[in-house]
Amino acid sequence: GSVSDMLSRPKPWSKLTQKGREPFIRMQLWLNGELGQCVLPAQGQQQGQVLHSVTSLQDSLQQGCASSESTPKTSASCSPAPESPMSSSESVKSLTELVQQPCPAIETSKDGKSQESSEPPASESQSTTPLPLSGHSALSIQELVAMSPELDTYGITKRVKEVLTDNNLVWLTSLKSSRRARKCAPNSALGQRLFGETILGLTQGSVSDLLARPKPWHKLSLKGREPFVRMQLWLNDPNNVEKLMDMKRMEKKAYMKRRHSSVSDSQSCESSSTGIDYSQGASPQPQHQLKKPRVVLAPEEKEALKRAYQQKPYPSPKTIEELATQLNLKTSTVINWFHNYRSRIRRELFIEEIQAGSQSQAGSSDSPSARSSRAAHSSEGDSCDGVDAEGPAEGKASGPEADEFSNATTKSQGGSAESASEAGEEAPRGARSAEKAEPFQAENLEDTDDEGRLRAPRQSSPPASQRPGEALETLPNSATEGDASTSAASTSVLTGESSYKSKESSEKISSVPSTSSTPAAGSQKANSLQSLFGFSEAASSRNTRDSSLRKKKAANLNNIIHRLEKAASREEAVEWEF
DNA sequence: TTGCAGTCAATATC
DNA sequence: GATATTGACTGCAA
Repeated sequence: GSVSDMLSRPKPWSKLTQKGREPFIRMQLWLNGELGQCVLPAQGQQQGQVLHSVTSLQDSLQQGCASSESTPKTSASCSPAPESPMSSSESVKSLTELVQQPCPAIETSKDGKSQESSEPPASESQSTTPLPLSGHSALSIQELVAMSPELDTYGITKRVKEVLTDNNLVWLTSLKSSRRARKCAPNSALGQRLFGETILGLTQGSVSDLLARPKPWHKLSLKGREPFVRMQLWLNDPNNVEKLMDMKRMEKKAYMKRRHSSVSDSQSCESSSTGIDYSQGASPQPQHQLKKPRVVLAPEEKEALKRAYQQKPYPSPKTIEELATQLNLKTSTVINWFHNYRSRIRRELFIEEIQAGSQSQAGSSDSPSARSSRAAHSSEGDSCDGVDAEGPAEGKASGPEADEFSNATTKSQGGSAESASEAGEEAPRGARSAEKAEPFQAENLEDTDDEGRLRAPRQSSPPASQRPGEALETLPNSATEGDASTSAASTSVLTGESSYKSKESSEKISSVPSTSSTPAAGSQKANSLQSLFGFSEAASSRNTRDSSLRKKKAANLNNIIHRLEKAASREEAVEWEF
């Protein structure tokens, strides 16, 4: 509805709000990106407005860049704004450069409002200052994000981690196993907290999550892209590490000062100007009492919830009630748990896809993010059946729902390799890791064909003591679910396709750019061969995460089924026959 | 109302 | 002490 309205009755740029301008910038970028390096569109009124909007922003960007003190003027994007309107391709080029070249930092407060700041926070008192800045015209991060070209989120996080580790700034997961590495970076660790608070305006936990599980660009909302744009800008900053070090020094200094003052002036210390009070604790405050204690679910509770999730990823309120009662939890806790679990499973799957993609694409210049993005692009236009003008037949789609729908649809149609990969991956590895018997098991999935089949080779031995799933057994299980899942999951499982064959083939297929035909057929073939003959090696190397991956995939299948059911209830039945 | 994305912040783990 | 995990929350959209 909004699109129709926008296309038929576009407002002039000047009358658009910040938010209202975003779609036009996106359209312009899309036009430029999708239709190739087209020249300036015909001077139609609407296009002219759009172009004008882009060039206006471009101008402001360049002016801001040109006035930046801290940025070397080496980038073409930092040249003065052109007198004449740029071509659209130039616009995009400059936008790309803006993010990829050293650029002025952006100040944004935590609530998202852009701020003007003339200097990096000189005050040592604030530990949560969002971003260091140099003086330049105000440009909101939202604008920059909206105009940003596609970024390789996985690559960005990888590079951030590299930069931090190279400079002993942070001790990362990859180094966890090495105690020596840990010792190598004593006291110098700035870490995720400082990086997050200083550069991204996020807390440590969020940074950890982002770095460990970056979503592909095309699956991020505008807000979700912000941290990646910030990271990219930070990476482009030649003084990034120094600035962070400075921040750390200042923080340390401030901490020492606070500590000193609290020691010498222990009674009167109210921490009025120091922000976080590290010496707190002796003075009980009413706020502390108001704080709700954090709920920590017991392992058996989690397992019960997982089992319930396996059966119904979207439980009804009644089911939630039952679960909550049975587990002696609050209803909201159960609801939250399901929300979080669904969300995190999706993210895990993104990562799996990306990593599988980068493994199978080793040596390729194509970034995982770019690949998945292409996949999305090709399928976003109702091409989930594999009919794509660009060539690659893909089962992927943009967004979790689209992804799942797409997969399920293609499965139901006996379609792409991606669909086979989803289910096909389960069988052989499920058998391999049967001894690891996950708590959620087929015992409660007997009425769920896909799960039952997927886990058929496994020996389920869940604790018999507590079986909250039993309550769920009485829940109405839709026939559609079973039918759909049978069709969906069994396709590749029953044909006995190698998981890696299907998975990697699908990756390969989805990742082959239509223009670079050279390695396509060959690498596909090689991939298939590799998956056929190199399976055991690959399997053993990935054995450790089989269990969780299997769980996630299976859960995802249920997720798909649920969505299909919902969709089926809205659409004509014939559309959803399997 | 429901589901999701993004995030915080408490807690667990290393 | 740094990082990872995770329950809870907010805001948005359908």
